[in-house]
Amino acid sequence: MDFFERTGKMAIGSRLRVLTETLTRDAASIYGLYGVDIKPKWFPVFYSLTDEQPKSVTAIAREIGQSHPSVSTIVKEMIKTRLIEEVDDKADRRCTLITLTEYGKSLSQELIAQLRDVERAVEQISSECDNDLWAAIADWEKALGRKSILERVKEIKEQREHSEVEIVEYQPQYKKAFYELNRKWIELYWELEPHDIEVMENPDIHILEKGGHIFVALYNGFPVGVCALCPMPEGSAYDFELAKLAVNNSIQRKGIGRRLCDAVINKARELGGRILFLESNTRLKPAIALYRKLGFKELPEYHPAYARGDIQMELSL
Amino acid sequence: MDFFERTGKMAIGSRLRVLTETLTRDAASIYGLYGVDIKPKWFPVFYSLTDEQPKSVTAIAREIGQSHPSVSTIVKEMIKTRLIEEVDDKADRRCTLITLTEYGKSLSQELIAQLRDVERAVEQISSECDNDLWAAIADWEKALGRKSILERVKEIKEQREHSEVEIVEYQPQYKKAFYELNRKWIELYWELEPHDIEVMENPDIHILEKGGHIFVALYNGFPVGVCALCPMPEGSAYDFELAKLAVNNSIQRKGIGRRLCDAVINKARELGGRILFLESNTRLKPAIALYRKLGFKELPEYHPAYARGDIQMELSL
DNA sequence: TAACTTTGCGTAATCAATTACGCAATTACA
DNA sequence: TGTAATTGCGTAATTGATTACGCAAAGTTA
Repeated sequence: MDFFERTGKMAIGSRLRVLTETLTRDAASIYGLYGVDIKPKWFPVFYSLTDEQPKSVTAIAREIGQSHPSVSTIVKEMIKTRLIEEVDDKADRRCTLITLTEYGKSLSQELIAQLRDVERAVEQISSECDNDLWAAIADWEKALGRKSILERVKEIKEQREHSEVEIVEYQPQYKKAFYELNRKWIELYWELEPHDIEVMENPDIHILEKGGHIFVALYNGFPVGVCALCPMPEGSAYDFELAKLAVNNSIQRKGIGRRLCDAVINKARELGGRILFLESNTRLKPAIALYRKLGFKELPEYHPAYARGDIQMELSL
Repeated sequence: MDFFERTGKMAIGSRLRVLTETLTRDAASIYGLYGVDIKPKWFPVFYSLTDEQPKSVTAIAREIGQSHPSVSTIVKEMIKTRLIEEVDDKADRRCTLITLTEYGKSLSQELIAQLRDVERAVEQISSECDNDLWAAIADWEKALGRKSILERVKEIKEQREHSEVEIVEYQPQYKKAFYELNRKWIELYWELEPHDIEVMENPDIHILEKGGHIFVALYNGFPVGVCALCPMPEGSAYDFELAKLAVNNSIQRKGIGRRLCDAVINKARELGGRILFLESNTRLKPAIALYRKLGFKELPEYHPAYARGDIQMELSL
């Protein structure tokens, strides 16, 4: 299959499927060759029982690596052909133990002796190959047992995205980005108000010069998210407020919001803050979910401060 | 899977299936990870179209190694999501050419870039393995392309069976076997007649001493089949007759009858015979089929000689 | 010992692939 | 040029597997 040389290894699953399908197709004919009336899919169950120990359906399923409903169906089919039979488990009445019948035993011996031919065919193929498929499968089973491919991809993806996104402190060159990123999401739900515009256009005056900080998320050097840490006015119960969190809509799911908040929280701790406050709106579901995940607790009573607010939260630092 | 270490390589198909299933299960979650709404099974079709060449359903199927109905279904699903579209083939109105839409093109680039993570995960796994699964699959594809596993098993089986069965000339120690093997099949359909018993009990007198030969098939040293070459009486149109073919019922499908007949035919040639005659009964379907396969032609008219006969055949040597 | 959790396993629904089949268009060929 | 064979491809049925779910039995725990 030249095709898979083009796709690269990301398609190993598809490639395996094609090979498996090819082998399975032949398997049916091979059983036919021996005039044995058993289906290829019975083989693992059949073989598992050749050690002559009665086993429950789930035990077989675990042993052969298939789901129990699959084994359940196979068992039903095999009972019909009198290869196996059910015995009640005296100790545990949930189980029905499965054993080979006498006929099953004799057929299994015969069949397995005949299937040495298949083994030889496999070895013949192996001898024509530079790489050992059988051993490679075993290696993969072990490797996947340690850590699934899903977990591996997750980790690699996170690492990559982490290195793609850099959180930096605000610099004048990000002034426009700070304005635009905030404008965009506000306008999605509400309208910009004069007060918004004043703060967003002059973060230096309203945030930085008051002792606040702004963090900018750079994606390949390009600003895609911002978040501010603002000191609360004198006399407030809180030291700092987390505000102006905005992330570019087209770059979601990369944990950018999370990392911006982390930066703000760390800076707040660094500055000796003890409780971090924020005000938001419950319509912003992903943001609220993020705040909760970070440990923010909703205040029992809401004391409006912003026009857009309907929820206030706090986090003990 | 310790289980497959027990079964041996005859179960390589089942083992592959389990591994494939594991990978496929994760594949769906991996696509979810990237927030892309495409199914894993679409991937080969999708990838095949990234070279931006319009392709017919069957062309794609051939390329990716799947059946055309499978591709047909996938194409239908993908059209619904506007990833691909159909274009009429001006040259051949049977075909509908498939291409990526603009949206499909942009998504494919993005997706394939993201799936580099999967590639890296595969490479990570490979680095933990002593054996290269990817290369091993490629080797197997090539080996199976040269000769399918079914063909290989067939050959190996035939070789083994050939060496298990030995055709030898009659010796006095096979006297009882000659009688019993013939008695068994005759009694399945008819009753033994005095004439039968006389010939079968004294093959020396009635066959060998008249210049005939008897061949015995030994299965692991044990006689399981016989066949006789009898000279025809003076004045007959034929030189020899093939007769008394009998094979143990429990050892079928190993070509024993065939090999006994071959031995008889060769001996007839060796003795300078030109036409070989036989008489049988159409109820013995497998035997008649064998005779035909060997080149025997039915005589247009039947001149009864045996009580059990209803067909006569001849073979030019 | 009562209530909750876990385990065994059967049934139903679903999924991804296949074969079988049939129709329509094209190609081969006599 | 007409007929037969081949090719493209869609639909239906089948296969071998899965997940979801639910019931009953067993185990756990307060």
